[in-house]
Amino acid sequence: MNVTIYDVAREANVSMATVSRVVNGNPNVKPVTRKKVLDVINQLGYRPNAVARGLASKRTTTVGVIIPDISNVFYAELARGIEDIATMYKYNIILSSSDENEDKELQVLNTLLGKQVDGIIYMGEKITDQLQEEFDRSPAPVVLAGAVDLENKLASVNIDYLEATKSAVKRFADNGRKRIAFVSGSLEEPVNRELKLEGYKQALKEAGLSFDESLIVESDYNYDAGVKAWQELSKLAQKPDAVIASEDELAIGILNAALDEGVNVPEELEVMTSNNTKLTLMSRPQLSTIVQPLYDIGAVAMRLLTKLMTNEEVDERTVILPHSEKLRGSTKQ
Amino acid sequence: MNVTIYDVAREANVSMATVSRVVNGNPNVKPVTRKKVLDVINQLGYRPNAVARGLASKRTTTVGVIIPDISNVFYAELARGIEDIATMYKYNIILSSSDENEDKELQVLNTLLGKQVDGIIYMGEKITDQLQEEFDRSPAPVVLAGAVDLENKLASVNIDYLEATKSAVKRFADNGRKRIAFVSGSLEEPVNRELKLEGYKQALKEAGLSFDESLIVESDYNYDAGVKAWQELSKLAQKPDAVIASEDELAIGILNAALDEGVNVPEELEVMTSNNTKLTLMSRPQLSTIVQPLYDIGAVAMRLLTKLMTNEEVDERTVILPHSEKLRGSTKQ
DNA sequence: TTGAAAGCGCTAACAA
DNA sequence: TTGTTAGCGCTTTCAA
Repeated sequence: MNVTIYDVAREANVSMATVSRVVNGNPNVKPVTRKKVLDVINQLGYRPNAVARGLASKRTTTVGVIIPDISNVFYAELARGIEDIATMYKYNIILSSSDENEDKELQVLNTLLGKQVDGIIYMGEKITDQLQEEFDRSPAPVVLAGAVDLENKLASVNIDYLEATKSAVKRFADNGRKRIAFVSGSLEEPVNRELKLEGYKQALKEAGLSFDESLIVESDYNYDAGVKAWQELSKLAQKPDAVIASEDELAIGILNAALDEGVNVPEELEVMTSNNTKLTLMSRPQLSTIVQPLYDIGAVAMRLLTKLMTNEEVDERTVILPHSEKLRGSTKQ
Repeated sequence: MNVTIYDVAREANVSMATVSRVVNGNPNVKPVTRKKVLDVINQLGYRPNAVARGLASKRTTTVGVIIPDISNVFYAELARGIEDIATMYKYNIILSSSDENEDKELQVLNTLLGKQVDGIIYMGEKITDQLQEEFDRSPAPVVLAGAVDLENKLASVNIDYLEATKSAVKRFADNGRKRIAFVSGSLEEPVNRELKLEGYKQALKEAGLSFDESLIVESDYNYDAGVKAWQELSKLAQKPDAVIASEDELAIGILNAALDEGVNVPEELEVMTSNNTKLTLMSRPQLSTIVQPLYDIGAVAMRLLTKLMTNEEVDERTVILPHSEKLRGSTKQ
């Protein structure tokens, strides 16, 4: 049998309540008593049972993190920021993969709430109506990290995806590019359709370039999808002379596929990506990119969540972090 | 107030025990009763409280995962295997970063045990004596994933690192390479010193090549460390004509640094890495590599842990998965 | 500054 | 097949 608070109390000749106070750093304990209790705790090797504590106090100091794919570096870097700040505030993280699958997301959310997490961090692009409903009735506060809620009902931390994309595309236009391709994830996802694609369109318009549907590719967030995307683009009668990709693995797939075809980068083709994960340094040429402060997005999201969980005053539930651009070999400076 | 099992019982005119039976799929319930209870559950939106359940049953269906760095693709791919199998067996995962820091590892382990996890998966290379002690007295079973315990006290899943390294180095020798460099993480870590380096030495010996200390570089598991490692190696009077690196980011750093110096790969320099993460496809040329079944290592480790947690018979606590080699552009075939 | 005691929501004998 | 009841280990009033 494990040693419990009761064992400590008996051994130290105090009540459970006093032991509890000592363990929880309650100041209302005489120093002598505290020392006595602490000694017994060490001697017995007592370790508080967080489950019992959770049941009694209704706080588990655990937050649920819903992540589409942990092996995607974008999400992994967000997760690092989340984890660090969680640790700083003494929370633990239950990490659950959603695989971008709606049913699994709902199910995962339910399990998390059943485990009485104090809060939820959601990464992932699409928030279905049903998910939104569940979030609404969730007893635990929810924060989106690196994701947007166009209806602004949920707390979230991200960057201005429209402006970021627009500015990247504008740069291409300023460099004299005429056939700028846009490769993103599913356009059913609001962030892609309403923000990134919209930014792309606005930039084209302002540069006096016409919109060409065939330069828009709905792809997926992995390397192979990038290779396929390029194969599709290079079949065009008028090939693109620039590509903006919404994710780094995808971008490297595009870049490498083009290089393997003998395309000269950045002379004939400029490539820009969107996340500035460490992958952008690993390609040759290295990838120019929109800079999202990934670690910070995760960290700020978690910090925001801690405030929500402890009912602290929060002045802004939608945090837009600054973005920038980093130019490397895949674009002309 | 949340709806509890008691509310359901009252509303359905049965006892708590019956509700509990229905929720837990206990067959000893009359179908009519079951339906009645299920209806009330739906109607009230009852969701079992896993914390209370954990306290009463002494099982939390949660496992702790200690990971050095979630943003390292090697660990992330292991984690995916772990998570998938955990989900399959209805376990959740508390993910905790250790940052390869001994104190943090101990502290994280303690927190995890306080949360009454049913089991622990540990990734990370070095198991200090103190950590080993804690594992020994842990009430929850422990499995190492992608890590070795040379003393064979802990359950673990990995590959034969000695043979894998030996065979890769032998290949270099067979290709006529004479100056084969070995770049790994800290040689204080048993897996590097006793297995990988040992395999390297054995291969050299069998090939009749002499061991040269200056070709051994203790590095770190990231891109910049790889760049530095190459800078060191290229300063040698007699430069290496092949490199075996123990981690993929590291390998890409080496590869790119060499390429940037104008070294011809694979003609002048062959590079081989060890993990076959998806990163190996992203470099140009693509990296030849030892193939570790990363996802499987994670998956098998988790599966093994489920057995340990439910006291199932386990015939082999040390699982050595098969490895192979994948040759790509960074080596001559 | 301390203690007594009533839960927290559930499981698991045990009895019926 | 169902119900009763005693915990699980802790927090949290409330009273002293």
